[in-house]
Amino acid sequence: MKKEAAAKIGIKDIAKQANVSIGTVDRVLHNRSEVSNTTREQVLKIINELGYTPNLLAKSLASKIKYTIAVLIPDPTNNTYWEKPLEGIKAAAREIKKFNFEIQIATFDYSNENSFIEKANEILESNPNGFIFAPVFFESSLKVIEKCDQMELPYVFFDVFIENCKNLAYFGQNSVQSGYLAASLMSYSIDKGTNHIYIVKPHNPSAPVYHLSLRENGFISYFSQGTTNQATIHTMDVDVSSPSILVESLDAIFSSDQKPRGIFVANSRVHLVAQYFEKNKIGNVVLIGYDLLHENIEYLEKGIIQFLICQKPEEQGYKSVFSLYNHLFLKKPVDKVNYSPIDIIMKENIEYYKNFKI
Amino acid sequence: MKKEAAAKIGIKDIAKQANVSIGTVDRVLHNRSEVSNTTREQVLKIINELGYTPNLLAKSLASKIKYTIAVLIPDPTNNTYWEKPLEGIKAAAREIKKFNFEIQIATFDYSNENSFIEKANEILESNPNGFIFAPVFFESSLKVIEKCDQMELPYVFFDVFIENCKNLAYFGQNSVQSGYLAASLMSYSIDKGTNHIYIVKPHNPSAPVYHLSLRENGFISYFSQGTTNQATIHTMDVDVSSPSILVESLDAIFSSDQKPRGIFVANSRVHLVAQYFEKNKIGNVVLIGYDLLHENIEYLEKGIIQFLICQKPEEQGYKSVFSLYNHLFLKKPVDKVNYSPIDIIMKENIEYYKNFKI
DNA sequence: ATCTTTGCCGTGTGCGTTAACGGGAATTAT
DNA sequence: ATAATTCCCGTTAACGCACACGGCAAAGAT
Repeated sequence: MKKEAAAKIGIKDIAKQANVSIGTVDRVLHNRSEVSNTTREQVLKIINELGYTPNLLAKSLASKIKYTIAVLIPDPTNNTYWEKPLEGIKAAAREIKKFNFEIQIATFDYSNENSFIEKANEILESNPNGFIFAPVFFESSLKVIEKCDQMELPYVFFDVFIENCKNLAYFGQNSVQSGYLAASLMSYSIDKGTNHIYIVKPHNPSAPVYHLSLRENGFISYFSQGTTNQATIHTMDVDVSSPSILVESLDAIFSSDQKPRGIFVANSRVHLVAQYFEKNKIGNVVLIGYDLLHENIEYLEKGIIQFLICQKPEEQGYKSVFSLYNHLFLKKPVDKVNYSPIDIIMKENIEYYKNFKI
Repeated sequence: MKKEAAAKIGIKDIAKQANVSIGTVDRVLHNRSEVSNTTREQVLKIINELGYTPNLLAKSLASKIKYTIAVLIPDPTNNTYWEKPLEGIKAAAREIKKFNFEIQIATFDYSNENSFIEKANEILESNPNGFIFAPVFFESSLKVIEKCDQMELPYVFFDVFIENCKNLAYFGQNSVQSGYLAASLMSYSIDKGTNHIYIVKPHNPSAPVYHLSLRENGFISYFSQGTTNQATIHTMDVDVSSPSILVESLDAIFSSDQKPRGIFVANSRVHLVAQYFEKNKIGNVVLIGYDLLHENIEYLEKGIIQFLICQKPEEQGYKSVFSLYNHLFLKKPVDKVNYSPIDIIMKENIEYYKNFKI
């Protein structure tokens, strides 16, 4: 392996060196047939010696092969959180469009496993070159994964990680650790005396709750391993399909003798609790939740929410697409597990996290 | 302005539409002369109607113009922080090399204004197409800026912002706000009683201290606007060119009757204070500082430093280069002021900030 | 009226690759 | 021995754009 030459060497340089035509060089580069073994090896040797790297511009200008990347994530209309990854995905799409990449986006209903299955099957039938999806339904996802493996279709897990798979990559956050971090923040924020802390897990019936449990586990594990705080942790599972249930549950604990000193909401619905706080003029209770929805931002700025745990979903979407670009086009190896940073957002630094810029 | 056509339209499509040759179209696209006004307008009209956008691949394949971007930042050997922006700058360089971009990196001595002046002049004489630099020396920078304006050379401020300039962009952090945020974290971490809090400003003689003061101001302003804490803030200017001075200063305050409850170090030298803590077995003092140097990471993981305020310098470097790419090559407008997020790093989330990945 | 200049414009080549096409030599079939 | 294959390999036309070159008309010069 030499250092790269002064003048960028191209396909015709190695053709000249090897005493063959550029057609032959092209054939060995794409290891097609119709080349004798001796000349093939000779050409390969020279390619190595000269350290040839293809000119990607000329490559995708001349090539007529198109790459299609399919994306399948939950419908943003039901949960605006999912708009964010889409932004990043679209931004990436704009950037690699020049290299003949096209992104096809599909969504499914988060509380309807069948919609996931149907959309996934549609996508697989369209024979894309890469597949990014959020495997929130475990069993159904396993079937999809199996098909992908059969088709040798590279797939990227988004947001949810399933172990022991041949996925090209995973982009998401370490949920357990994020709960653990939230607990640390909670511990900093409350005084050292005896406290009651509540974990709120808002969810819809028939929708997966995997994330919620992981975050809960992380939160609990922090306090269970002996901190300076003497806190009692309570867990509240709340069906948010009808709004009244949450209110009633909160009414109950606030009128009990185990009044909360802090509440950790394990997903982006923290604004519902904040709304309750505002309406009932509850102060002095530490409120920690997830994600930069505009509703949450509003309550963070008002001082009702103290901390938001975030994960730059736009960037995750962006990077997911680029992992497939790296794999398919640049033939570069990509990292299999990509945890995004666990961002801590407060009133004082929210300003610089608001807008997504790539 | 129509929507973009189904099949990507090119230069020859508009030539056909306008009943001219591609040569003529090319002339109006690069608004060269040798085109009559009537046909020029006609072609422009059709370009607009068809929503033509040039194929960037073919463009930079055919064009032989090279772009050179010059970078001038402090020498990383004296302060390893400056390795980070370089990483991002180099990553960006690799990506846009295909488009005939070359990055030339120069460094100067942070405590030697003359070295800055000399290097800057060298760069300006080499006539680059874009210039990224850290204007840490105010007066000298003004002169550089003036020359840039004369040469109509687009320049990007890095890390330090100078107002009322025609700079293309600025990438950095809001220093005042970061100090303000640090104060908020400090306030969360200490108890509500009467406390003594120290601001440590480590610096070398003859090196600029602008950042330090801004961060200090932000920190002080938080406590001065009536929080629940009754804290007394002390400021310590420390010359770190000889190591003993810091130790003596810390000895002094820890043996005084105004023992610190928290220390805010206004730059990345926080590890020096942490080292002192470790050696003297000081616990229960909240320590907040800046930047993800590996020394700081070590003490954060040990629990000696509680919070590090960070700004992803790699990303800043990366984006600085891309701002010039957008301006020079894509002719896209770029945002003039780009504050990076003020990241809060603790023991619990350091893991996911350690490695820079682009 | 002829020659030169100027203004405008079309043609052609090249950028580095891809991939279809075709052709010569060696091998096999008839 | 001739024809048909097969195996290799070279040639060439795109891909979309940049740019040098040359050419044709109208306007001006002699």
